[in-house]
Amino acid sequence: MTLATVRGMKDILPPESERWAALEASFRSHAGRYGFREIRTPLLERTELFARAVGETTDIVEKEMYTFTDRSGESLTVRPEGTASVVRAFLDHRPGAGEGPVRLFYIGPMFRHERPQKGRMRQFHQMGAELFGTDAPYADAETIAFLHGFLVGAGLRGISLEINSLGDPECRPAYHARLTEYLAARDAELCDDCRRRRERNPLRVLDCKAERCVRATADAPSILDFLCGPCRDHFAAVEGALASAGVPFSRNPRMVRGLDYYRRTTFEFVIPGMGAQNTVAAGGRYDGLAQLLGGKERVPAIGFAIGVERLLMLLGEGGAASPPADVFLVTTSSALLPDAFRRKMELVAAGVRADMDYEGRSLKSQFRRADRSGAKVVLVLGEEEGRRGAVGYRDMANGIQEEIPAEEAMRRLRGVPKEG
RNA sequence: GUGAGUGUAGCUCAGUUGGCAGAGCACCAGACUGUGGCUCUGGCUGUCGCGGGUUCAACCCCCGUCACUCACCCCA
Repeated sequence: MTLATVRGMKDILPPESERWAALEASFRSHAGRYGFREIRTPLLERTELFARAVGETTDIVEKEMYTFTDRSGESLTVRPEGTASVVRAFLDHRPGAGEGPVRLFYIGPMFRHERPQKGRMRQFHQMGAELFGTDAPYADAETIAFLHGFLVGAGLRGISLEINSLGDPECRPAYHARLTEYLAARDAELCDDCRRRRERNPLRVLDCKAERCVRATADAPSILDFLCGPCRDHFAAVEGALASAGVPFSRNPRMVRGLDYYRRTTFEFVIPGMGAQNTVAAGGRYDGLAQLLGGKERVPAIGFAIGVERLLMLLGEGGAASPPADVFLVTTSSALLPDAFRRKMELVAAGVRADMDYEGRSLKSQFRRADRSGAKVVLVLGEEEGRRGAVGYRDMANGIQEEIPAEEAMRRLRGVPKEG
């Protein structure tokens, strides 16, 4: 192979590209029902945006970003996630200012320099949504219900929704301190990785799959016991609203998210038994992010992102075969190719999916191609018929071929139901 | 970043103790006249990932390298 895609990047070919398009169309439709409108932000942002939003000490920022210095000496980064850009754009433009909550969704590629494996690419794609301007628990529930409805509608089965609250700056420090203390006392029982991350990110220890860590942290303090009054009320209200929205969920007080900006509600849709990449979609509330990025006032917000590759992987193959042609034109001699070409152009212009062979192959070969194209009708342009101003009109399903005036055939074909 | 596995025709893959690179599918052409599917006959296609080494001889053994896949880490 002389040239290939860059590592971790993939071409998306038909018919797979058609499955992508169908999924995106479905997402747009669901989003529209909930009042979310599309936003398209640049793939490139100042490095500082992601460093501040995602968190300086996260793996994403520390070692996974595609960062480079452009010709003017500025450090730019190809986006590793969507929320930071959307928040930045929201603060820049204030769409819908003064009109209540703002709902935005996006679809597009993200880039992280990781080792590729199943369900994880360097260029991967997310469909996400962000709801700005309210910290009402109903906003959390609505956002999650939207996501749930979309996933179920897409045909995903066996998903489970896990939710948690990470508290806020009022109550999280106390829990953090308590957990750190708890883990310090059990240092010897933890795996090597966890001993390392105990100091830096103690929450992550709770998420460790190593058996010894699961055992060691079995009775670890739960964040939910440390929530302050407002956070506790919020979480309870979210649970209530989810229940009334008919969205099943379970609490997972050990759930950890990979980005620093989350607070209060976090959630994940997971598929049991999918291995390490079992999270299909995830999100949470990020009430402090706008201010962290320099916004003047507090903008409460909640959002999620769906991993498109993972979702498609879970949905499996099938569906979306390439659409068959409506009609295939054949000629008995290459002298008739100009006539056939003219008619094909005329049919396509009229919205008919018409195809033909340009290579002057044998009639038999043209029919073989017609058959493979899936065409329902073959139009035979023959010398004999031509002398009578007629064409052969063959129904490929039953093999019945009749000779009819050329214009009559064209009229019939134009009557074929159009797409869209 | 760490570890393991795999790279052979357009695709899926065989290839024995080292001895002239194969199959199926696909594709092309035929099987009395100008007609598809089924069947039959014939035909085309290779940098055996790349670079070294061992050998009379390497797809096969050795070293290196790249790519892909899977797992770890982390994440959607």
